Amino acid sequence: MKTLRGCTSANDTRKCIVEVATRVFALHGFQRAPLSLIAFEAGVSKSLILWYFGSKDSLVLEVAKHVLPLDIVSGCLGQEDLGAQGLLECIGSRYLRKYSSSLMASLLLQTISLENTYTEIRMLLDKLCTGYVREIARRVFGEPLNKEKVAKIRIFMGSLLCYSLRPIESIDASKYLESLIKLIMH
Amino acid sequence: MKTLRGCTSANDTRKCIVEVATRVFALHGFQRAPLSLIAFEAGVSKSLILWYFGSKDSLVLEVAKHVLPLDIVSGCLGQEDLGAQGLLECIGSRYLRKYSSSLMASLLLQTISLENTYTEIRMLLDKLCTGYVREIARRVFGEPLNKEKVAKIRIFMGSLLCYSLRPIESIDASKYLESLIKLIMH
Amino acid sequence: MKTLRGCTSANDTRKCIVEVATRVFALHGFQRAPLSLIAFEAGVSKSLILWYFGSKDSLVLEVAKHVLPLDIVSGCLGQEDLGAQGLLECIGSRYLRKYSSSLMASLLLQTISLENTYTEIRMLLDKLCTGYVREIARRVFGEPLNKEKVAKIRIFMGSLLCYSLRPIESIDASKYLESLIKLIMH
Amino acid sequence: MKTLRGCTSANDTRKCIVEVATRVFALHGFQRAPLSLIAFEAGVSKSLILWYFGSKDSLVLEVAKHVLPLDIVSGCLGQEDLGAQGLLECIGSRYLRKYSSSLMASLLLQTISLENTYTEIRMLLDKLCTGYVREIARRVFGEPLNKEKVAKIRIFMGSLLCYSLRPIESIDASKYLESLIKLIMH
DNA sequence: CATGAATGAGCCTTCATTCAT
DNA sequence: AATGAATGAAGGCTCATTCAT
Repeated sequence: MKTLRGCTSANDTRKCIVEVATRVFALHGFQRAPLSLIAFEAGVSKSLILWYFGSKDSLVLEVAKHVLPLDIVSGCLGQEDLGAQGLLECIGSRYLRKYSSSLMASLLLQTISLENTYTEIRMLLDKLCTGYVREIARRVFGEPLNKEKVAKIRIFMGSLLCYSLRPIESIDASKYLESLIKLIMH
Repeated sequence: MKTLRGCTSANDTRKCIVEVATRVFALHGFQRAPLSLIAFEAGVSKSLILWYFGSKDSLVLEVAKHVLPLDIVSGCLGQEDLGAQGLLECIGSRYLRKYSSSLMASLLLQTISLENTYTEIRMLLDKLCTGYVREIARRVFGEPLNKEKVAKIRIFMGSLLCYSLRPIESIDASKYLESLIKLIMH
Repeated sequence: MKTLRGCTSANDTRKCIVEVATRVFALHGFQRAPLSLIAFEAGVSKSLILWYFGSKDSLVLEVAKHVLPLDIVSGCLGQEDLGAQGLLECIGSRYLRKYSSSLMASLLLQTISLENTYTEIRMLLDKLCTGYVREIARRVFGEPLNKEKVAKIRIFMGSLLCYSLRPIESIDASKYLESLIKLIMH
Repeated sequence: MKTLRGCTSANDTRKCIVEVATRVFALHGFQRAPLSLIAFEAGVSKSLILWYFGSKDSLVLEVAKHVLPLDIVSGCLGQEDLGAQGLLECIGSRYLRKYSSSLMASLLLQTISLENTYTEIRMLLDKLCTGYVREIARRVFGEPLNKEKVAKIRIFMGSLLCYSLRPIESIDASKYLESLIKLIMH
């Protein structure tokens, strides 16, 4: 195998391409980033990327799926020993860490924009904004679920998104999260 | 002047183009929407669009600037007789109305994504997220300004964004806004 | 009439356009120079240029015709009191003066290139290189005309062209002309 | 590889494209000749041309460089056994042969016109008109170099150019060259 | 005379994709 | 698994030209 540039996982070409593509997509946008640039950055040929992924769309989709915070949310929900506040802390801290670089934040935004283009993205977002949000609400505020409880979790998620997109210089992530949770939990 | 299709302001070609472009960009994305499609939808020639705007980029920029909620925020800030809660209600209700259609919401998202491409968009977002947010915080919570107050307004804005992107079926906009303001004002 | 910029003959729009066009064509080339640029430089509208000349091609032709040295040659030939050397001096000095600016020299080159595009240019060049050259040869070397005499005049003309295109820094035009005439007249 | 039409070097796509482009440029002019025409004439796709050359400008430049007579001059200067007259005969005969077709002559003219557009062309012309001309002058007339010697070589080159552009029907190239050299060497 | 609005043809270029090796 | 060669579709943009006023 050729030496691949700028890859952490240097021994798996496929993973390496995804890794490089993520970076390039973040910098240039899914549409604007040509396969040739990704190929160049990864030190492979365009053809190889297509050999692995079949089409640019598939690559975009693969990257996009990794970008969404579904893994974080499902991961924290899986920790059944977490209390109400613990769950929010778990999600919040991992969320803010994942999108702490402006590259990842930009990519998140772009991925959400893709929901009109890729059905799969829309379904994932549905799962996140409806299914998971309701599950979090249940875990945090207890049964029975009502509108206000759901709204609060949405506010929680929205505030995380908004901070990731434009971190407030004078307030670091953990302080912000602390204020946010206090507000939500009242 | 030719009969222009699908235009409210049928007697001003330039405005009509912006109007149609806004719709087309929302549906297909800034990048994916070709000028030819906008031209077709507006019933004019591609050349005419370029004659008015010089380049596709300029048209994108013009549309993008109209999409951001700066007009709303500055408009409400201008109403000096509004109290703390009144100000938030003003901004919130207009915001949720502006982006009540999924088209406008999608466009807002895409516009934010453009901040790495167009300096002017970045500056407007800076103005919104720094300047205006601080001014709102001052008006709502009074001097002296501190981090927590700013954070709360950011939470307010982020929650509006998040709801616009994915309205909660069971909760209508006004109820959501009410809950949100209660939370913020505590 | 609008104030026309950069025109010597400010009171004749048509002449002014030709004047400005000559300059713009010299700088950018006949093909590359758009009518809009000429219009801008002349301070008139594109439409007006077309109103006067009918088409860009006609304007190009009009400028091109003025650029060729036919006027010089026929002018000097018209001075019947000139001797052999006097005739060459007349032609040579006016020629080198006309194309002393690199703009005019560049334009001359481009005009010659046009002979495959515009029949009229080809005919003018034919007239210059065949008719006039033979007439000069007759006046300079006397009857009967032979190949060598014609060749010498062609050498004379070619040398003038070549110097105009790339003046020799260390040799000024009059010195060059002097050497040239000495060579030709033997 | 596809069968390439109208190519001498049929087994080298890149060379074939240059060859066809040279012909097409000569007929239509660098500007007027669209890539699509060259592609059609060469029996390849436009895209392939761009794949090889990157841009039309690069192709133009590549063709233009081959058109200038630098190869001839440097080739003859390299033959150190040539005497004064032999050197001029070498350059003159090759020169007149290279541009014996009106296509090549036209292309030469156009290439010179490009010196305002492409720096590289200007540099090559500088090398030809200054460096090489002085070297020829030294070889032909011996040290020390003076203005008159340089001027004579310039006259020599200019006369070659002028004859190439418009061969004299009644005088064939070798006769013309003979007269020219006699004149120069006096 | 003079202009702005509007158009259409054409061109360079980008880019995803295919194919042979 | 990997690549270079080759293609075609599509898009943005330039620019001469036309038309109504």
